[in-house]
Amino acid sequence: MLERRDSFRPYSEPHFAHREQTLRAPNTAGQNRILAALPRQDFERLLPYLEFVVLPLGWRIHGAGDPEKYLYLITAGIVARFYLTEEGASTAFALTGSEGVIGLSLFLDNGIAPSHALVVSPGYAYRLRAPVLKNEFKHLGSLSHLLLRYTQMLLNQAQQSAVCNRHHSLEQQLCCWILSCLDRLSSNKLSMTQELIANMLGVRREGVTEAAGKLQKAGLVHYSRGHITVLDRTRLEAHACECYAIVKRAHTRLLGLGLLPNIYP
Amino acid sequence: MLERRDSFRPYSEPHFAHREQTLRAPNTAGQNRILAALPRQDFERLLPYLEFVVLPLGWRIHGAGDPEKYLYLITAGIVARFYLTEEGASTAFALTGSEGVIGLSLFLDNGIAPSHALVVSPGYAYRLRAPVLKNEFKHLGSLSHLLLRYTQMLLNQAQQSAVCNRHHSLEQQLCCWILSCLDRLSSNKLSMTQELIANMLGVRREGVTEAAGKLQKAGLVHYSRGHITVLDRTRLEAHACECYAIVKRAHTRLLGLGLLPNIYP
DNA sequence: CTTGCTCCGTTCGCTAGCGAACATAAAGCT
DNA sequence: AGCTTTATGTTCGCTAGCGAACGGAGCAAG
Repeated sequence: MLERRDSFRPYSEPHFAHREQTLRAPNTAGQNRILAALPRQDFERLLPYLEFVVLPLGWRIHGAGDPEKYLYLITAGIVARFYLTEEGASTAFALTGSEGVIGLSLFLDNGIAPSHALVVSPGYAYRLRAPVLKNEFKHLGSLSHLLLRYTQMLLNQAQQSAVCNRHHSLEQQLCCWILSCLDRLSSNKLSMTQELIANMLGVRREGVTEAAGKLQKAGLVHYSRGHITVLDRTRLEAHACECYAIVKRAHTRLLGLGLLPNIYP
Repeated sequence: MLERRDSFRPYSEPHFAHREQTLRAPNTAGQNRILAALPRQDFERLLPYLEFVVLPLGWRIHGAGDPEKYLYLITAGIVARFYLTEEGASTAFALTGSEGVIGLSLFLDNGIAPSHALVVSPGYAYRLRAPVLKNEFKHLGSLSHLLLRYTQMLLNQAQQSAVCNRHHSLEQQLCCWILSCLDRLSSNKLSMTQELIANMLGVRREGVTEAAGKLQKAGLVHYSRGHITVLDRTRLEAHACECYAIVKRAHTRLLGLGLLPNIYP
């Protein structure tokens, strides 16, 4: 239960360095490994746009769903990316230090953060305003933009998978799996043995048998030698964990009516 | 133990459609949602390069570490992305159907697949040769290329996190966490309460206390009110699961001597 | 030096899922 | 029809990690 704990000491506002610091310490931007890997001329071109920022312990750079306004190029400290379940249980799925950046959604997608980012060890960063960054990607064609957007989707799925594996029951995950497959099949049947599902979920086959048995007794599905028929989709969705709905929502956004609203300026 | 099970019915070779099929069914490429979302002129520009492929059940499109030669734009069926532990336990972390593609590493990174991709429900795809795809990204600057490469890294971390959460013990994960933080701190000490670590790992604080106690008794670390000192890094690495080494290896490749060998042709 | 707070240690009962072993039944082959 | 293979059902003991509750120790500020 993350909300109740205040061990994160959240700050509402970051601590910004004075302008003097910006001017005095421009070379330290090279402590970020990505900036350091740039050819000199690219680095110098970006230099005027880099804004020095302090990353205090416990600062939440962004929450899930927040709009991102900057690309943060970390020079020191550690930022954890994590996500929460409905119950408030949390799971980090990646760490970022001076080798990386925060703010990928600015060029992958519409600039809405897909996860939370928390400073777990204090440090510093140089940040770049969103428009400056987007300018770097302006020459991409429509296919490239769509592929980047899909990359964001995949990242969403992977992070959700990490959270789900940690906190949700086998039965919930089975519902999730069945529904996710169903969405891609335009049918209410899928051909898939329990053994295969067990391998994909990373659990024992017996566990799947048991969970599938429960679903069958409850009248949600019918199982027969590698053929699952979904009988009551609504109740199956109710049995699934929120992961299904979260990922699906992101998918419909990806491909929905509001297609490409932000990445084509 | 994935290797022993043959429920995947792996095929060594994909089934290719005859050229007639390629010519007869070009419109069905639009069943892929990404191709369908393209402006007409972009779609028509790509059409000559699209090659129709059958995705038979059980075909492993790529294994982890394989070079990718094509971007597969799925039009029907389901592909699961998964990864294995050293012991052979598997975990899928994402599904891809007609809304997506397989082969992101072609433009994100050096074209080496970071995970396994298995056809879990048969279908079809249109595929694009790697050079054609890379051509779409040729106008990107060096910063953009590095950011895409970092995106790949993040995806690696997220997928590893999903596997780790499923299969590895709390103690292993704690070692992993400590080592990952250490790498980003240039010191053998880190300031981090057990409560914070517990939240980030998605486990109980008591569990961290117990695991940390074991590590302390074994003389690997010293713990004191939010300050961890690593005493024997080598043995700590031996206690950690492989996830640490895998992610670290990918990182050093990202930033190592062989910097940008493939994405700058 | 004492009060309050934060952080760590420990305990006990409980449950989900594991591992292994075996039973059954449908599908397919000859 | 009979045999083999494959897929599902069932059982039993076991363990890691959960939930809740409490105890204690270091640190800081007055």
